[in-house]
Order: sequence, then C-alpha cells, then structure tokens
Amino acid sequence: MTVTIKDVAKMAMVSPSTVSRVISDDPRISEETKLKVNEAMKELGYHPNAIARSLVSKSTNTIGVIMPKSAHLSLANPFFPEVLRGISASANENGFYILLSIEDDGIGKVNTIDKIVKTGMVDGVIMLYSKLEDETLRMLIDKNFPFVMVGKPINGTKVSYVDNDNIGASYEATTHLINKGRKSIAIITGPLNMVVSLDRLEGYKRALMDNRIEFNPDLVISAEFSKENGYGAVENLIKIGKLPDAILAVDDLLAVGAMEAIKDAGLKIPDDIGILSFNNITTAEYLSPSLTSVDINPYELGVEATELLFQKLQNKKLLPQARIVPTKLIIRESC
Amino acid sequence: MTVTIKDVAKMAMVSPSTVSRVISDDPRISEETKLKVNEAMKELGYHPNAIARSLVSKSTNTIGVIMPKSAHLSLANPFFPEVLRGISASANENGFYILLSIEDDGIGKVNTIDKIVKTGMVDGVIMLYSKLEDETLRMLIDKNFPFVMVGKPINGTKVSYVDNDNIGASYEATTHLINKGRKSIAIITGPLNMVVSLDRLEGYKRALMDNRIEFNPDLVISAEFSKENGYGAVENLIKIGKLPDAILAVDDLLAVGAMEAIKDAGLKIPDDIGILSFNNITTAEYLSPSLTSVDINPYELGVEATELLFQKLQNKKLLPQARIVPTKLIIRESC
DNA sequence: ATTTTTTGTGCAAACGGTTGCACTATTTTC
DNA sequence: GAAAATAGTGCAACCGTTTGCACAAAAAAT
Repeated sequence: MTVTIKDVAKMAMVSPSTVSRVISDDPRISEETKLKVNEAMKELGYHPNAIARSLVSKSTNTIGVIMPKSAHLSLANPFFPEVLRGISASANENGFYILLSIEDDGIGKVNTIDKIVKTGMVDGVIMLYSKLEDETLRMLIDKNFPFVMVGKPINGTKVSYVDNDNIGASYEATTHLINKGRKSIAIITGPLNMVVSLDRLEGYKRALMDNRIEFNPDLVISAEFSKENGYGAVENLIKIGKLPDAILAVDDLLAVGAMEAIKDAGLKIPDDIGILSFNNITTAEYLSPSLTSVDINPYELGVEATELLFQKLQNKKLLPQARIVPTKLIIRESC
Repeated sequence: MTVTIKDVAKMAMVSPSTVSRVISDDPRISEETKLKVNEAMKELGYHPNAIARSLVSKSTNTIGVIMPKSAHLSLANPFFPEVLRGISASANENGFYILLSIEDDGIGKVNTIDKIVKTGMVDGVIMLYSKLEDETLRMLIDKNFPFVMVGKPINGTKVSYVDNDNIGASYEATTHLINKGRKSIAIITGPLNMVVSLDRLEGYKRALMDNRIEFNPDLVISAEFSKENGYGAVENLIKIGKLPDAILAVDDLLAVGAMEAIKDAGLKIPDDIGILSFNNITTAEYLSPSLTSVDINPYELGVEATELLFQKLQNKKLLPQARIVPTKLIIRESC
C-alpha cells in the first residue's frame, strides 16, 4: 500500500541505504545515482515515514506545548493564542512540530505532560503554565528533560523561563504617573501568590522609592482579575476615604471596573483620577476615555521560549536561564 | 539508558511478547505473570515507547489540527481558541493527541498538512480553514485520508464538515427584528465569497419571504469584517437616503462601527434603528446600548468535529456528512 | 606495475515494540 | 486411559528507517 524506501530502492536499482543517503543528502553519493533515486522518489510519490525515522534517530522533531484550560486569561485577551503563534512560527522555521495539550485544571486528571514525555513523543516541552504541580516539574528536572516555562516560576525553582519585563514595565508605568504630577497612587494588584502580581507591585514600589514618595500599604489592594473586583476596589478606597489621584491596575479588566466605579462616584477620568493598567486588551482603545495601558508581547514570548528550548535541545547541559521580553507603554487618554 | 520492554522481560523472567501482552491486556496471560510483569514495570519505571508502537500499529493516536494564521477572527474573538478547547477535550477523552499547525497564509509557503499527512504523523486531520487550497484538499480526498472541516466548504465540495447553523440563526435573528415591528431591514454582510456571508444572507432572505416582506437589494451591503466598514456602510445608507429601521450585521465588529455611525448621525438605538449582529463578542454586552447578538458555540464545534473525525477513523468508508451546531440569540438592548 | 588512497555502494544490525504461529503442559471429553 | 481441546508462553518476523562497517572499483601515489 504505502510506498517505502525499499520500493524506491528497487525502482532506482540501488540499495535502501543508498536511498536513505540521498534523502539525508550524504555527500558520498554520486550525482548520477542521486538523480536516479530522486526520479524514482518522485515517480512513486515517496515520502519518508516520520515514525520510522524517529524510532532510529530517537527524536521526533516535535515539541510539546502545555496550556492551562483556565479561562480568564485565554478568553479575556488573546494572550495564549498569541504565545502559541509565536511558538508555532519559530518551531516551523526550524522544522519542528507542535504537540498541543490543554491541561484540565482539575486535580487527579491524567497528566498529559507526563505521558508525552515518558513515551517519547516529544523532544522538549514549553509550559504556558505556572501553577504546575511540583511532581511533574520534579520529573522533568530529574530526567533532565529539556523544557521552558512561559512566565516566571512561582517558587523560585531554578528553571529556564521567559517572561514579560513586569518589574520594568511597572516601574515605567508608575514613573509615568508620577511625571504627570500624580502624588498619591494606588495599585490594584492580582492575587499575591501570582508572580506577575508581585513583580508589578515590586516595580511600583521601586518607582515610588526612586521618586521619594513614601509607600503606603493602604493604597495596595489585591484582588482576582475581574471587572467586579476593580469596581469593588475603588468603592472600598472611597469608603475608607483614601481616594488617590491615580490608580495603577495590574490588569485591564480591573481597570475597566475601576473606571466604572469612578464614574459612578461622579468623578472624572483623568482629571480627578488617572488610571493606567497592564496588558492592553483590544477594548482598551475603545473605552472612554481610552485606557493607557502597558502593551505586552505574547507573540515574542512564544518566539523566545521556543528559541531557548532549541538551545537546550542542542545542549542538554545548558544551565537554567531567563529571557525577559520588553513591554511598551501605550499612552492614551486615561491619565 | 532508557528502559525497554526487554529489560522488563528480563526482570520478570518472561519473554518480551508476554510483556507486550500484559500491556495490551491480553486475556490469555495468567494473573500470576501479569502480576510479575506489572511489578517489574513499576520497579523499572517502564513506559512503552509511543514511536515504536506507532511504527507497527500504523497509527499514532494523534490528530492534526490546522489553523489559519489570519488574524481577524482569531484575535477579535476567541473563536479558534474555543474550537481548539473543544477538540482538545474530545481528543483527550479518547486518548488522542493534537498536532497543531498554524498555517502561514502566504502562498508558496510550506504546507504542513501535506507533510504531516504524507509522513504519517497523524491519523486524521481537522481543518479550521476554509480558504484551503484545492491542491491539498484533492490530496486528502484522493488518499481517502480522514479529515473534517470546521466551517462549510467553499465550493460545495463533498467533504465532511461541522458548522454553525448560520442560515437558521440568521432566519431567527431576522424574524426577531420583524416581530419587533421592523419593516425595513438592511443587512451588512461579509465578503460574498465567504460561505458564512452567503448563509447568513440566505437566512435573512428566507425570513423576509416567509413574512411577505419584499427583498430589496439596495439594503444589502457587503464588506470585510471591520469596525470601519460597519461605519462606512451606515454612512452610505444615509447618503443614498435608504435608511432602514433595523440593521442585521453578520459580524459584531461591523455592528460596532454601524452603531457609531448611527450615533454620529444623531439617531437613537434602538428607537430609530435597531441593530442585531452575530458572534456575540465579549464587548457586545458592554456597549451602550448593549448589543443583541447571535451567540455561537465554537467549543461545541470543536467537539463535534472531533467526534465526526473519530467516526471516520473507525470507518474509512463513511460518506461525507455535515453536523450543524445550533446557535442562540442573546437579546439585549440594541433592538 | 604495485601499493595506497579515494569514491561510491551494499550488507546487516539496530531502534522498541507487536503478533501469527508453534509448542508444551494441563485440562476436558469420551 | 488415549485423544482432543484449552491455556499460557516463547520464537521470530516484521514495521520503515538509519548507519557502522566491509568491500569493490577507480584514481592516485610510488
């Protein structure tokens, strides 16, 4: 049925080895036989079987990409799809394929990383996943299996990762607010067990410090990313009478909620309160006032992750390293 | 280095065949040896090599998923990610993996479908892709290779596909407008070489006909999906003095633009003009007035596509068939 | 005119599994 | 108690490639 290397060999009247060598462009093959073989291949419509090749070469030219199923990021903004595009572009360029797995968050679920790694389906893994169970992480490290994480790992484990320059971006954003004359800047940050929240808080603190503004813990609100929580955060600031003249929200959704609350309180943006947030969702530009936001580059994140992984594939002994992708402050009307 | 079936065999003091049979749960193996073998497998941390298995079984338990890189749908709304989630969930349930390829739209680019199919990396293919070059399509059909398309194919080719019930949805939407007392309904449709545009136009026509409203070609505007085009379409209607009392936009983006144009013209929504559109992007609910829109179910589309593909894998002779996924009209303030 | 080197190709053993068939030991049947 | 059926396991071929090594023929060196 399927045409194999032997069929080609027969037709070209050479041995299978020779055909194989033609395929891999072995310099020892004469031009003459190359021609014959190539002709036979074309004639028969031959394509080398990837599985058989993998079996002997012990590499599949495939990288596993593990995505969380968790909704808020993947739906509210095209973060994951964009990372994926970056990975895909970079992988394609290097002749690699992508085995995608969307992990079920539920505990006790079958772990696909485990399977694809242990059964040898992939050469390396990229994880868009920070809440990774330690067990899997341990396994990867113990096996010295090449992998890269997108997003700084949670517990300081020494692994390779790529991430946005969250600290730098937050520093820049905060400085921008300060330069606009804002004195009292609140920050609505995400859950404090998320590295992204901590990093953005850190950048905020550093900027305050560098500008000799005292850090005020009352102006730090931590909440899950959602419009409602953004709204609630502002309500709360109003209630305790600590209304700032600017708000830094670590996620656009929080900002959207905050903006509503501010308007509902009869205050003006940016006149009374300036607002600035992160991620630059598409809606940001359509809000009124349009929202100043830090644009991140998920595509580039994907590219960098893949390149880093390829380095590891070539040199298994490469030490864990980080790649930080710059961000860009998009200035609009909200501050 | 890696532990193979032979190592297990040695440790359990049986032949490799026996180990293989234990793995595939062959009933002829005695409980006793099963125990021995399982113990040895655990002891050695053995996992059967997927590649080797594939080589002999001639199946990889992997399906290829081909996504277009083209931006407008994948970015403006989470359509593709959602389809992907559906595919992933369904595939996982059946112990299948996903080989994802994001195709570069550019002509002359290497065609990944071709490669993964011809080199035997996947058992079947799902294409989220309607602008498929005929060449690839032909190849798949000629090889009788199992595949399913998401979205009705463009040229009536007899292939298996899943799609939203676009005609039905449009019929329902138009009827809704009519029931609200609208007499003169314009439709802003997408490019007329896209099946989705045609189908939604078709549903619109049928609803008019069933309600004895004459179809007026002047009220049909075709434009690429974008805010700007939605704006322009309304501007144009105004200019030619054919302002309707309702607009059916086949995409939310068009509706958003249309709404702006209507407001800019000093008209009121829904009082002067009602508006209704398709796809129900997240923003729809936040607009003012909030936008009545047809919610589609991309997740289900993915699930159905995968199930259909599995049917084909089991029965290669299955005739091409379609699966139509119902939609849901979400009524809000805009009409 | 030998010997040595180079060039081009083939042989056969892997890679890590699966499976049809044969075979022995045990059980069932008559 | 011998023949037939059944149960449990192993042998060896195969899946479609790659690759180390051997080898013959041709070219180069002596």
